Amino acid sequence: MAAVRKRIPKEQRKAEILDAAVKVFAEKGYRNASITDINEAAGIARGTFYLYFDSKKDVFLELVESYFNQYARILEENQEHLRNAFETGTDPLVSWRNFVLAALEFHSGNPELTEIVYRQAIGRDEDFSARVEVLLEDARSKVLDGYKLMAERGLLRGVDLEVATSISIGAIVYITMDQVLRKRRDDLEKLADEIVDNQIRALASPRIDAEKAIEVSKANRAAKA
Amino acid sequence: MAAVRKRIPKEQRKAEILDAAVKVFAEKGYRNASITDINEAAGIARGTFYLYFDSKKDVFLELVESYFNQYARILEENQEHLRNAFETGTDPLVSWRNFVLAALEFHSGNPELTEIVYRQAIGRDEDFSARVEVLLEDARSKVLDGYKLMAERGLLRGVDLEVATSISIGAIVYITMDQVLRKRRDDLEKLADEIVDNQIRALASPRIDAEKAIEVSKANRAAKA
Amino acid sequence: MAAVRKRIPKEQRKAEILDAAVKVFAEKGYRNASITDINEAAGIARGTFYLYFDSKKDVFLELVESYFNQYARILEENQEHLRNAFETGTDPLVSWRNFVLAALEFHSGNPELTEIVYRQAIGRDEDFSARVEVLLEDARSKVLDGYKLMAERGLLRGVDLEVATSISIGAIVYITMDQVLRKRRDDLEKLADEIVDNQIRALASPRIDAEKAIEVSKANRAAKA
Amino acid sequence: MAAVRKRIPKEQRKAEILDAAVKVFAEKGYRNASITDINEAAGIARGTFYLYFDSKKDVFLELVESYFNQYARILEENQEHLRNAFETGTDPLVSWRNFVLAALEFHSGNPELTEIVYRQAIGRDEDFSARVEVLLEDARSKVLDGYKLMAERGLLRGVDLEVATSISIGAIVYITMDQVLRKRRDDLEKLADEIVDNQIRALASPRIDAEKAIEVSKANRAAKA
DNA sequence: TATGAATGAGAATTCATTCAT
DNA sequence: GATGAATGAATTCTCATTCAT
Repeated sequence: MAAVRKRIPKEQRKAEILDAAVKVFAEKGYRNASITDINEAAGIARGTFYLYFDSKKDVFLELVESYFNQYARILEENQEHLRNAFETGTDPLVSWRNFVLAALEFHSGNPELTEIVYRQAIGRDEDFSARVEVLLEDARSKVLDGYKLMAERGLLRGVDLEVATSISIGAIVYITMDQVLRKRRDDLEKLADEIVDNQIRALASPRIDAEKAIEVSKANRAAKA
Repeated sequence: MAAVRKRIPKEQRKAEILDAAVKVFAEKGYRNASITDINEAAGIARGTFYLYFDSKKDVFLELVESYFNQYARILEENQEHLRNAFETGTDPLVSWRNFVLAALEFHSGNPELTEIVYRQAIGRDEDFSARVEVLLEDARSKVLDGYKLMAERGLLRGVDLEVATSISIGAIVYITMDQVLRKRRDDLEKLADEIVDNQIRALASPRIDAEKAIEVSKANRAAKA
Repeated sequence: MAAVRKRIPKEQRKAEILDAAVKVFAEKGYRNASITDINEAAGIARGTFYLYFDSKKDVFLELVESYFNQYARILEENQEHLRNAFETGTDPLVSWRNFVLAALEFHSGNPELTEIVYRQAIGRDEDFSARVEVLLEDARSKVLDGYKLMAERGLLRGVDLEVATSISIGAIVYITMDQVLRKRRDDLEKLADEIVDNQIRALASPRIDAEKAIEVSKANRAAKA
Repeated sequence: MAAVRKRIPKEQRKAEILDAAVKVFAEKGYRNASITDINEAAGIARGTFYLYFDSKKDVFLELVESYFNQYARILEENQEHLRNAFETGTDPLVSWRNFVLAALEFHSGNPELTEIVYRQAIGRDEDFSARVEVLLEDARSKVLDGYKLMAERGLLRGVDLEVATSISIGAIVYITMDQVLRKRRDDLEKLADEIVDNQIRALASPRIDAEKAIEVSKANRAAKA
């Protein structure tokens, strides 16, 4: 018994299981996915799974954490750029637009992970919703910080930043889920333009001529490319 | 055996079970809620449940359908008002704002149902996601129709209506989930104003002076109240 | 509530329920038949059933008892005839053949009851198999008595009457189940002839010329008709 | 949790469960036997059962199939012998008698399986009666083939072979159920003699002197032993 | 008498997790 | 490390029976 399988480095084996898990969870949903499904997809035996993870919840959370880690990096990079833009006097709208595009690309490039986070993890499953709540709030506060920075520099009109943040996140998440994942739209550049255009008009300070700002920003981007 | 419980009209009993179910599902999540939980919450015996519903999925879907029925009514009423506004020459922005407020009030007044729909029903649970998908698409197309109507009358700039619809729905859902349900904000009127203000600026035709339109609309509302 | 249904004499209602029950049990089997099925077939409400019977087992047993009562009467009549034949000196083989035909006709005329007794009641269901065992043994001993009578009068060769009885009953039951109920053969007269012919040859005393006995018996029957 | 039990080879474990199941089904009947009963009898946990069988119906049918497989082998061997007898000119009645004895021994040696097949499996339980019907018909047709062969060789009088088959099967089944299983008669040789004696007298061609045939056959057997 | 809503014991089945090999 | 047979808690669902109306 115990047909011995290839012995591969610990980290690689773990990565293989995570790969299998993300597919299985996205395909069947957390509830309907069984550990056995994951094991089969990973080509390992029942017991092997538990050498790498403590439980079903554990793999799932690891995937969710990985999503938020990656997304946090994008948000932080954007903050950085924005701050740099203000310091160097370059157009902050370019940072803004870059962020939106980066977000769309990240989600669109990780459809299964996105599916898992926004359609599986969010759903009061005592198991992990507390942790997911924290992670979401973290991400949200990073977005909020971006708006605060822009507000401080007089870029925004006197909107309720909390509300603006919710609208902004809601918009990006929905566009991603709906237009990108479901309807397979792949003109991400154009979507990013639509979104930023919308946001500038909605949020920019009256001192800023939104129309013109968008023109300038487009020109800048074109020049950059 | 058979500790007898007071008999109540069939419709009332069913309503009681639905009431219990919505609480249980919102509290524990679809996955973690057992039929026994619902029965206990409703104060009935195990078997009684099955006199009114075929399965756990069945109650759940009935709740979800009820959400969408109610929401559909709100969407249709809004369409009606908007159409009337165009016909009678009254300010369509008032209809627009009324709709946003009605949506916020509906969700805020039905927090558990909202929770269930947006955090439980949306999540690839083969059991019902097909049906939920259809319902969501129905609702979405009603919102889209509203935008189409406004676009036809020259109220909007040349935005991609699909994208605008996703942004709009995402915004309202997120605001509801985040600001209303989670953070218990109850200044719905103010939230509605913020949202509509945002949307007008983002979407209104350049021929319309958003700034002014918002002023007028506010005045109208005030007069009405 | 409680839509009042026709009030009919107690005995008639009971008969109606039995009628419904025999059909339902034969159709679905004891196990798969639900009281509700019977109630629906009888056009009565759930509770009404229990005004006439104590339990599911109770109706079923009542049907089984009814089968054995009817069959017992046939067996007793046959005994009677046989005894008369011996007394009056008429051909006992005519009685024998009459009995076989009567048995075939009875079973063939009550296919559902037969089905119930031989395919449902016989099957160690603690519920009622003890009682069924007794009833079967009763019937068996009546058949055995017939053979004993014939043996006493020198009609049979020195066979083991117990074995002969089993063979005889097995034959009739199987023929009924197989040829009559399953294959819908309706030439009962011919079947009876085959069976009796068989039995005479197998069991008749060597002093009796089976060949001739059968001829005579046939002639007698023909004369009678 | 998970009080571990000694691991035994898969085939052995399955055999143990089947052993337990045959006892439980014979004891309580299919309907009254619960999977838990089988598990307890087999000394395994609830879930273990499902590693080997899909359902209660599944184990049951496996037992039934096993009965018919074993019986089919006996029937086929008998056919073979009979054919050989005709070819080599040895007494076919010896084959006949061998078969009857083998059948009695098989059933008497597997009382629980016999009980299950003839008292549980035969009974319109939608679950499996279709399959059982097929198996019974298969067995029946093998018996019929034996009679056809004998008829072709002029061994039988012009009886309706269908009827003869039913009588023959009914006789053996009833004798087994009644005399062997219920009344614990163990003089199988004598029973076989009685049955064959009966059958020869009932079915043999007039050209054959049944009386003498039986003598010869008995002598042959004695010589053989 | 008749009704049918309500009851709850009981059964089958699933699957995350354990651990002897 | 790897395996996979075994475990058993937990869940859904059925249906004979009761009894207030």
